Amino acid sequence: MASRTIENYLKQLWLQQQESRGKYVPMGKLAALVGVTAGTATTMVKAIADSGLAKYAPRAGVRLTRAGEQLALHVLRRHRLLELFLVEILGIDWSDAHGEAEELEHVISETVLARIDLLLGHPSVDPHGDPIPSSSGTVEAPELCSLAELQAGSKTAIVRIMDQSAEFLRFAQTSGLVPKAAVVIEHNNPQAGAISARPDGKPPVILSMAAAAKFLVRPCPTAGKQRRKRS
Amino acid sequence: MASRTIENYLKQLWLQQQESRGKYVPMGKLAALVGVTAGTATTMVKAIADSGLAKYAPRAGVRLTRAGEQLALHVLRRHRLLELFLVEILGIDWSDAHGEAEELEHVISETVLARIDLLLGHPSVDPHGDPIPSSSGTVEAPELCSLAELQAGSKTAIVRIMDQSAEFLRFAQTSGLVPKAAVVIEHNNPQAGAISARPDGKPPVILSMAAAAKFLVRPCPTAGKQRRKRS
DNA sequence: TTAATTACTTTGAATAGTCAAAATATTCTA
DNA sequence: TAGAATATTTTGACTATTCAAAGTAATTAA
Ligand SMILES: [Mn+2]
Ligand SMILES: [Mn+2]
Ligand SMILES: [Mn+2]
Ligand SMILES: [Mn+2]
Repeated sequence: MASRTIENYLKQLWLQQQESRGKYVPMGKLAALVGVTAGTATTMVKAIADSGLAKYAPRAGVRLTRAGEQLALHVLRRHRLLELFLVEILGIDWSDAHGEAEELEHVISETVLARIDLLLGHPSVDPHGDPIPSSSGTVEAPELCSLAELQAGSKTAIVRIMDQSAEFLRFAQTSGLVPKAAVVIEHNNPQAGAISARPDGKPPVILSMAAAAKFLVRPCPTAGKQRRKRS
Repeated sequence: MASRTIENYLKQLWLQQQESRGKYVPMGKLAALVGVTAGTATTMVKAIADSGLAKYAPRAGVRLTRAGEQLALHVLRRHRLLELFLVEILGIDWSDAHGEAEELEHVISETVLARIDLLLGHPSVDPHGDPIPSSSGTVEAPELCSLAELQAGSKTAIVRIMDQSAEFLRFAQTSGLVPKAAVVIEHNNPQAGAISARPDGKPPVILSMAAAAKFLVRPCPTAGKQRRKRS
């Protein structure tokens, strides 16, 4: 069994690899994600690599092996099921769920997890729209575009939010920009570097391109190749 | 914040003090309860004493201070609320709940705990009939007698089970000797060292005095002073 | 009351994680 | 291409927790 420390390293590694399309993750990046110094990350990564969960290339970075990926996905599954459980069953605030799940993900037994999964009806996405890995360790990653890519007049629906910070999520919630919400793009002038989006039944919200890029939507305008851009 | 290790020491200490009516708990006993060697317990207890949570008397034992007691009760509250939650909401087996709660009790936040408490309707006892300490750190310990003390022909109801081991609890469950179950004592001959108890709607169960003593009941026969005996 | 048994404490060593600061390597810039 | 700036790795040290084994005190038995 991997320690909770190692589980955290693996999970962050997996998430980061998604962002960087499988490239080696540099130590500095991993250290920042886990919240330790770079020296600590180097030490831990060498230990993780020794146990066969990752490949470590000095001065280049780390990458998960298949085994590491599987373990990371199990942790991520626990994390996301717990988030949904906390929100749906316990009524915990959307913006607090992530932090709570960060701890719980390491102590939930398989039995309890199975019960939670059942209680929630084998859900496929968490409260932020993030896909929940299957118990066999697979995730589907649908190609989505973001609010920033839509033209004025488009109508779409929020599917996923790419920022887990409590502050951002609180802002998203009060604005009405939550998963499943329908929105209309009112303005999107690339020159302005900001857009205006109006969630159904709510006043319009002004978003910088950086902020808009955090909201992934569907359907996407078929205008050209649909590309996803993450900050 | 006390570490999970220290929380475990404090909780076991509190439980043991209940058994021994407030006496100093000897190192060997504590070590066995926590599952470490006596030397380790000595070291930890000295650290705990240094932080003001217990009083350590070399070669005599340890005793919680008021502060230590309060902390222990908060851990116990988390433990017991979690047990009930696991059984009632998640449908976890009665006999597994204790082990699961043993881990969870250290990572549940106050927020989540409050939500669980609410969801369960501010319960006062856990699935084993153990009283749940209040959030302000108080427990009432009703004086109960055990099945072993009842005379043949008595009718009573199980209130609490004083053994948390999964095996014993499984036995209790299949026998029908669960909290709230009504039972009739069919035989109790002190000379035999065993009794026969029949739970309502179930076949009679033969119990040694030691086993019978683990089932606390109410009402108690007013015959003489009602005394509780724990193994 | 001496000797044996038992309980407890001390000591020395190990493991997992961590940081700060020093040493290196890489990459960028002029 | 020689610094300068940046990123990474190494080193030495520290905390928390644990065990095994050796030493010490207390209790029990004879
Ligand atoms: Mn975590
Ligand atoms: Mn999420
Ligand atoms: Mn515990
Ligand atoms: Mn209990």
